Amino acid sequence: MSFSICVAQCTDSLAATMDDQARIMQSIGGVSLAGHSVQGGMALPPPHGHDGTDGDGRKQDIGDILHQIMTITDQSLDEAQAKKHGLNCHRMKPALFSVLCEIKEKTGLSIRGAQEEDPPDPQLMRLDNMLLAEGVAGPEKGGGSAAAAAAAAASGGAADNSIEHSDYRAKLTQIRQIYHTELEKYEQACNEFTTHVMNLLREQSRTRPISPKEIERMVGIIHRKFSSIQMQLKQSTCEAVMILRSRFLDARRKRRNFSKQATEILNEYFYSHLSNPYPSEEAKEELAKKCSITVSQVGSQGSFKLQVSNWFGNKRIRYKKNIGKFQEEANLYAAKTAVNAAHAAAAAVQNSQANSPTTPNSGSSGSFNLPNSGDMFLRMQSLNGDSYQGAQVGANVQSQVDTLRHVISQTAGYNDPLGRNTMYGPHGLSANGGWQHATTPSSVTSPTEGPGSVHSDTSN
DNA sequence: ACAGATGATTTAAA
DNA sequence: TTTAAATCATCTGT
Repeated sequence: MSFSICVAQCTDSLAATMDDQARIMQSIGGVSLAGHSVQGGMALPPPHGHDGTDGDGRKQDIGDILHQIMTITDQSLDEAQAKKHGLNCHRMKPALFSVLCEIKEKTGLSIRGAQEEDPPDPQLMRLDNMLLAEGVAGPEKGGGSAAAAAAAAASGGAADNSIEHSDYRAKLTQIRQIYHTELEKYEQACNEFTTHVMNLLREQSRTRPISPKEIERMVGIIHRKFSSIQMQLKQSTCEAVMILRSRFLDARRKRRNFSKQATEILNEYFYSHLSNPYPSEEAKEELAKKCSITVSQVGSQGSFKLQVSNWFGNKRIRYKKNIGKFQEEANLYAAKTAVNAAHAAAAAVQNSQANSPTTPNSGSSGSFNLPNSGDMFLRMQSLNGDSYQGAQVGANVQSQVDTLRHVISQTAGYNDPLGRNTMYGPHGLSANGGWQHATTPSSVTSPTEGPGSVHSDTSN
């Protein structure tokens, strides 16, 4: 489509050039006929045989030639052909052509001026950068859409993401392929056309004055035309990618709620670390793994870790904003972890292995520090009609855990984890409602993870 | 359709 | 870089 336009445009340019030549010839003719010697300053080789003694003769020669040139169109074809041949063989022809070329060169430069210098188009550069960033223009990675999708899945978007992404990838690959084919097509057409024009000009340079420089310039013009078409292609490709992107990748558009199990896991962690709900990197990793496994059996925690971070960020701020609203939930999860802790603790006590579970019993430490927070088990009882059992278990756990703590403190293997817990216990939330920042959150939480994860592990 | 819940993004601060 | 806070955009239950 645009190719033909380009050809037309280039042909226009050619035509323009020819017009120029006609003009130049006329002016040359005028100059010579006005009696000025074309010799001045120009490197005219001396005509053989004459040692420059008869300047009039040469003038006469040039005049003849020019006259023939000017009248060439008035003659019949055969006649013209004969004249042309004569001209071509004329001893002055090369010299005249070189002069004509030179003059033409100068005129052409003054006409076109410096406008031919094209600075790198900023828009084009922007387009290029974007295409590169989107992976459309970059080096080919993987063959078809299947390969691209596989690469996407392997490179580790979250499992549910990659399903959506594969569609996106496929479309992107499609765009990419179209882009490359078109680009190649244009390139090929450009080369073909350039060669064609160059051949034509070379051919013509035998019969009319065309300097190599001019051919070069013509090639430049052609390339510019083609590259402007390429820019259109790039532009439309960019648009297509943008549309695709907004349709497929805008995460807000495609928000999926987490699965119940995933929320469960996250909540469990949150409420059992209520005093300091800042999971360490490893903890996030682990949670991500656990959640993504429950969400779907494909484990790729790459972006799920970010989701975990988001979740905790949202949870913290929302919990803090309206603690009352979350009390029930908190009690629920506290009870849950308590039950789990009970199992762990019971097992531990039964085995009388003090060093294995070291459960910091976040269940009780997580007795979150509401302004009027009483015993969480009592609260739970009041809130959940059916929680009597849980309360009992809780109480049971409390004693067992106490026993456990006792045992632990006796073994004196660690700094009493209880110390940490009591530290956060009643005052996890500081007066202004923020969590106390005990140094780096992660550094506080991560040691917890080893032992602490015992019960959260068992909870799943 | 609506309100509330919720995951993601943005902005600013440490 | 991580986080709090505000905000957006969608999901979900009614």
